[in-house]
Amino acid sequence: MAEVQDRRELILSTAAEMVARKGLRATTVRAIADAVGVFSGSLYHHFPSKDAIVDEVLTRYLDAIRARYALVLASHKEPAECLRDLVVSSLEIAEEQPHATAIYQNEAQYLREMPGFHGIQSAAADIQQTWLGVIEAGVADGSFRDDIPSWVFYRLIRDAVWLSIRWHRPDGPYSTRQLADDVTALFLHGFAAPARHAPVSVRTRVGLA
Amino acid sequence: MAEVQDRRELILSTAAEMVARKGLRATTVRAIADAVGVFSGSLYHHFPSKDAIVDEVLTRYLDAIRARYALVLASHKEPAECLRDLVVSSLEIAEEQPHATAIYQNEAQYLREMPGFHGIQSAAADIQQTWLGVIEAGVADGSFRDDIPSWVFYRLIRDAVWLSIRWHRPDGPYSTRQLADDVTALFLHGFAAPARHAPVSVRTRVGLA
DNA sequence: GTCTATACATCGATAGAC
DNA sequence: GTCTATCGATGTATAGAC
Repeated sequence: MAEVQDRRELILSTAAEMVARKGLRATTVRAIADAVGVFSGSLYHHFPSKDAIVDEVLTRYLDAIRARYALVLASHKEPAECLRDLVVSSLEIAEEQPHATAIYQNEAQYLREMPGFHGIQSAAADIQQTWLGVIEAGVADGSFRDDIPSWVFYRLIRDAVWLSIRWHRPDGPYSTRQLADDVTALFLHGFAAPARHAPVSVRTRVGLA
Repeated sequence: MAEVQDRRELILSTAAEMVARKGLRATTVRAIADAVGVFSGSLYHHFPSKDAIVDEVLTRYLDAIRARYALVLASHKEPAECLRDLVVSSLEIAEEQPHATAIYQNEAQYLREMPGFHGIQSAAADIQQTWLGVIEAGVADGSFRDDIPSWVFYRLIRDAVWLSIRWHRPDGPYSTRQLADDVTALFLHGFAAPARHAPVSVRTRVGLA
């Protein structure tokens, strides 16, 4: 029984890795089966179709995001703190599930056209609403500026955060925590050097390549 | 003779639109031919392969970017001005060539694995170096902060700018010029509201509102 | 320069033996 | 639960008539 589940999980993780690396349509069921170590027909004992495999990978992924975002909102911190926590949570999930993150970011347009991925749409709406709620709360209480539309800020920070999966290596010298700090600092305070009359604390950094 | 070129151009633009919308592997040569109004075999009189069509679309696209970036560098403005000009130039190119922009952003991983797209790699390196040169000049002269790595800032603003192709509609009420202004303001000065008297740390905990 | 016709490979998915 | 064998559809690309 445990072995059955293991085989199922192995199919899921193997498919996720290959689809993330080569793309959904470029990954064949035969290639997945070969990597798992079975014949292609055997996959259909565990899943009804190729799309069903990817659907389960993404559904689990989006559920994990929603669960962690719910914890952020439950903390009831002020908007700037919540925003930082959303960045941290997102980057941690991207580190834990890099393949699912890459698939979701790369195949978004393909998923929209495919039937059977409707459960994904509502999850995506929830996730967007979490970000927008925090951002708009900050605009409302005066901690965020109101001359840049909230939805524009959301889309800019969203792409910057999630697409970091394309270049960031969590196991390298530039840690996920460091990236989260820099993203938060950048999007809240900007890249322009602070004015000289204001005292600035320069934090020490780890060595970088 | 002019008609020949027109037919070739029609194939290029039609293929670009379809590949941008449905993805490279999801777009078949038969579908491109149908949209153009010819039979699939006829495409091979103008191009040696399907990949060659996409390669020409992307090569022209990257050449256009390099040409416009060269003008920005030639102005010899200060780093902050140059950075803004790079943002404006990039968004204008994305508006002029939305299909090529989408293809380049969406199919990057696929292009890396395919042979015959080597000319694209060097162009990409040039473009990256243009951004990094401007950013590092700003760090060197003190106008940009030095506690966030230049390459991190580059990748964050790059993704935010180019991936706006996924959501921004240049013909809508939120213009390309407006987006360029907001992106520049956000990445230089941040989304936090300007402090009224004394700068406040983000980490300052305040009671529930 | 376009069309007709088709070669040839590979795709997702299925049926039935074991 | 896996394998063997294969179906039917679809993919890129080609050959030769017009």
